[in-house]
Amino acid sequence: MDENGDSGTDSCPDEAWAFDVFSKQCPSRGTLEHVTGRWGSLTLSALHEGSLRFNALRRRVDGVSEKMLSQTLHALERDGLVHREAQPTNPPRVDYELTPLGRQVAERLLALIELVEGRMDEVLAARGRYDEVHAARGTP
Amino acid sequence: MDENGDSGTDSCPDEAWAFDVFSKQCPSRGTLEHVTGRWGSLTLSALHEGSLRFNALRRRVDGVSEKMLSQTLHALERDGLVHREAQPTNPPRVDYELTPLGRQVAERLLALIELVEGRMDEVLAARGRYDEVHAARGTP
DNA sequence: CTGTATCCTGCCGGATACTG
DNA sequence: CAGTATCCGGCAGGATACAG
Repeated sequence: MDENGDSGTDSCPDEAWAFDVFSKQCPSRGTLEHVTGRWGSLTLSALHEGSLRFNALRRRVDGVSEKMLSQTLHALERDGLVHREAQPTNPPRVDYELTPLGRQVAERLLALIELVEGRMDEVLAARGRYDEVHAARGTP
Repeated sequence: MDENGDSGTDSCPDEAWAFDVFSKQCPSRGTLEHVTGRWGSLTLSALHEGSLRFNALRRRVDGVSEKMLSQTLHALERDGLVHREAQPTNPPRVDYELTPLGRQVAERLLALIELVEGRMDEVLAARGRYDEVHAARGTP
């Protein structure tokens, strides 16, 4: 197995410790990265609409490779956000769905995503302004 | 300048288009990645507590390098989430603060972060269970 | 269909040095 | 203090082949 994740290195220094994302070396940062990561966020969002099978998920999350989807799902399953339900039929069928905790996370994530999507016009406008100002290098 | 971001490649195919993060090639995904990225999320969160100067930010976001903080701030400024206020004094003083839109984004982000932090015990427990099951390779 | 194993490349991002 | 410039190693992640 690959398991190139952060497993192993992510333990708090010692003693009781607030799980503060701001401090390097604390596990909440790792989990946050799984959740907010490029594929993690999209996977959780897709799953919020209902349980999906591997390839359906792959189609829904445009651009993800088999490898990354598999890796992402393992990380999310390990963190207890996604539940994997395999049926030993032939051909095999595996469904992925959010756990209760995963659903809560996905809701917050969706709130964020919807905000960003809904304000993209502002973002694009800001970019236009920024680029115009900073393009003043070489065009006097 | 570096500008190794996604600038340039992120335009919608053509026509009117919902800014759907699920489709590759649409700019909302890029912005979402700036926001949720490893340093973007922490930077926005830090800035939500109030305006900060470069090195203060660097200290607050434990583990970030000068380069990445600079890069992150540029991306967020370009997207209109962060405002950069430079005072031409000596020594120079630059303050970074959230724009109104940035503040809204940061709020949603914080809701997510606080949820994750608050449930780390569950996550850690889930990990323990997962690892125990999957460690059943080589210990019969 | 649902994945895992392997190879390979690009770029992410850290360290360092320099500028205004 | 507030950054930019440059180098460069490591790993994220894509393509492909293969297994159950």
